[in-house]
Amino acid sequence: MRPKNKTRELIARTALTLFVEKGIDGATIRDIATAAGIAEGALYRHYPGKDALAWELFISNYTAFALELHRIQAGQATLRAKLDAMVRQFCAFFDQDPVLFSYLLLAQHGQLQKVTPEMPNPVEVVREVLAAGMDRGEIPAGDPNVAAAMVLGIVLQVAIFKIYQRLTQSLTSLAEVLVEACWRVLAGSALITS
Amino acid sequence: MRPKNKTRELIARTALTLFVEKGIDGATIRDIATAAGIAEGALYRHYPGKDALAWELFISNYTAFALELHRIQAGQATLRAKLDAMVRQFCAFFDQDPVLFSYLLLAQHGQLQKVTPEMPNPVEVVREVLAAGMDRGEIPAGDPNVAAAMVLGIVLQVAIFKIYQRLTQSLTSLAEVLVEACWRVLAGSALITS
DNA sequence: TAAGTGAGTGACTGTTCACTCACAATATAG
DNA sequence: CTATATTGTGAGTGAACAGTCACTCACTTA
Repeated sequence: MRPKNKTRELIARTALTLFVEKGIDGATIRDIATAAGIAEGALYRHYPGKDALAWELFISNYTAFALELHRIQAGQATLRAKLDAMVRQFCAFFDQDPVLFSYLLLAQHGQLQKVTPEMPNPVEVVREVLAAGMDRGEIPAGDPNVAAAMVLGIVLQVAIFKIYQRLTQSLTSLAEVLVEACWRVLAGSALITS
Repeated sequence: MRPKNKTRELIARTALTLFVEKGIDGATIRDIATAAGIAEGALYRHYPGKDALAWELFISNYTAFALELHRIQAGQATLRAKLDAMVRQFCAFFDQDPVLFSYLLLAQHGQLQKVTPEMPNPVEVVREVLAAGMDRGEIPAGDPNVAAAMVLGIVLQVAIFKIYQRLTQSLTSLAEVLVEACWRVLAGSALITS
């Protein structure tokens, strides 16, 4: 018989891998239990259910992150300043915890709504900020959903670069690069120049 | 009673929206039928099943596209030349059919394997090309899955820009921009410079 | 008017899922 | 060593799913 905490960690690691690989809906409890080498019932000794497992893996660690994004959104700053603050927030958390990448990926794929309908979703927070900026004429009007997907996409893209270990700059300069990239695209100029 | 073709088109349009929104697994037949304002059974008068519906929406139109990617992959050219040819292929199809974007999104999320286990998948084709390039020392070694996600990500990113109507250049120059972006990142230099 | 057609219906099927529970195996305390 | 508590097991359960089928009915044809 394994110690309680060891099994719990085993489940968490296995579930994280499978959730990222197959999505939260795609990975079944049986998949996770089999991959971890335990019976289904054993999983329920450690987690009350699948949603709670996903919640602990993806959400609980990011409550502070999501609330900070929400705080920035609710402020009186210009869109440019908000974007700057938000992207720096993303970068600070990427540095602390690589799992944030998986969290944002699943958020972008709309997989977190069921798990946390009440929490501020990063995708929605960014969309709100951009929609407000459009209303105030700070950026050209357009579909806020598409604009939000674009901004999150750039952030995630650079996170992938980081995983690929091709970017060696400090995260401070990375944040500046991201802000500049988001802003240039939103302001109407091309992002990538050859 | 609606004419047969009208209903079929109605189902196709509704299903496409829901598949992109919720994923192929996430959108149920009942969802689609309800959203289209018909009964479940009526759907099966027009399509033999859910997989066949997804196949027609996402795959059948892209057989030529996927086979062309596969042909480029199997050739003897350098990685640089293959990347160039592939990205131009993506751009040519983005121009022809905006649904390609949804198709690639679902491919990236691993939702097409069940529908077409036998077809060459764009994500896998790109991964194979990059893995071969790593083996031959044309680019730095790394996880081919991450590298493929990165390249596809850049392509999709520019497709989003296009949707957002911030890029007005012709697709020919867009292709050049994409090739350059993919190549610079893979070769080890930063993509975005401020 | 009468007979034929086929799109549309919704209760039904078997399957898969998350989750439960009676029980077994093992650890720990007295 | 025995008694109790804790952890692990996997068959069982109901809900939700994709897919089926006997039937309806608006419409066409004779």
